[in-house]
Amino acid sequence: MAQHTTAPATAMLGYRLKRAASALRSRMDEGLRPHGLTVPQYATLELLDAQPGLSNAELARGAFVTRQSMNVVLRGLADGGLVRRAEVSEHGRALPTHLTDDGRRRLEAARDVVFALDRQMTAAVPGRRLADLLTDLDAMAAELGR
Amino acid sequence: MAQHTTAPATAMLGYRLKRAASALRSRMDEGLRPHGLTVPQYATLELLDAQPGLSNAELARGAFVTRQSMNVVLRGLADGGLVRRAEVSEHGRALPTHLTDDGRRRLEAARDVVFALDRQMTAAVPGRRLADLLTDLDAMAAELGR
DNA sequence: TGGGCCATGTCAGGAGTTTGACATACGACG
DNA sequence: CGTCGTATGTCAAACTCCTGACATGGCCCA
Repeated sequence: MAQHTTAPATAMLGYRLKRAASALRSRMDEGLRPHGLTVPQYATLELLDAQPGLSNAELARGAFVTRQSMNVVLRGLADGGLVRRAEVSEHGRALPTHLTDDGRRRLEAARDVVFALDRQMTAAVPGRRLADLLTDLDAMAAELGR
Repeated sequence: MAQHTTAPATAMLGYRLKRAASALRSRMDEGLRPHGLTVPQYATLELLDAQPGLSNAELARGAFVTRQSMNVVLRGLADGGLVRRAEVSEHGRALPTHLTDDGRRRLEAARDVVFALDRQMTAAVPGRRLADLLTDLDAMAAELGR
């Protein structure tokens, strides 16, 4: 046997990462429900606000879901009149998507909830360590690849 | 309008957290598939190994899913002969669950893959900052509640 | 003793997400 | 010019997970 008992899985970085992410996800679900938005839908609106004209595949990568899932998300947003997809492709098969005025309004309302959560979460870490924390999270993601 | 443009949502802590967690999840899915385990199933085995006799509800909290989802997970593990649930309750309605020998063997095999991922991810952050990183992740989770 | 309260296990239904597959469109290269 | 490789959009099917709801069992306290 090993001379020292192995650290329990709940002590490992992956578990702690998952716990924090899970807590945030729960709170976002709660906060976004009154706005009629799911987390992927909100993420999509946010991405389109920052980079109008993104394609389905690009949005999927940005929201960390598959192209198929994003296709469903976009269909829902388009049915609700929050986004508008081009019918014809300008380049390749990619169909650029844009926010509608309704979409922008809905995003701004939902943003208050989400940003408040992010501020609350950010406040839990000492300010002097925030930059390092962001750096390390990015390094972890990069190390594990896309 | 605001005098300065607001930071894009992709620059916020929540997004970086999600990206890291999503990357880890993808890699765990890939690594566990050959072992015939899903991430929640693996997490459940790991929890039961550390704390034999946990109930369905306790496992659900530990694996960050609902009781209903954990119920399905346990059913799958029990059908595969990896865990064994008590038929009668010792205290309240809670039904203690234990690993079988097969379950322990399967866990140990899968553990190699998961631990390797955790080590790889951990190696991406400077050793002197690891303790702070864990502290901050825990503080974020605690601040957002359960 | 009895009622209010909370936790647990479970059923039913639906929503979201993924894997697998296929057709189309562009670019690089021989 | 033709072909391979890559990227995109979409369909189909299965799986996973969640919300909502209900019944049961223990605990606290009047």
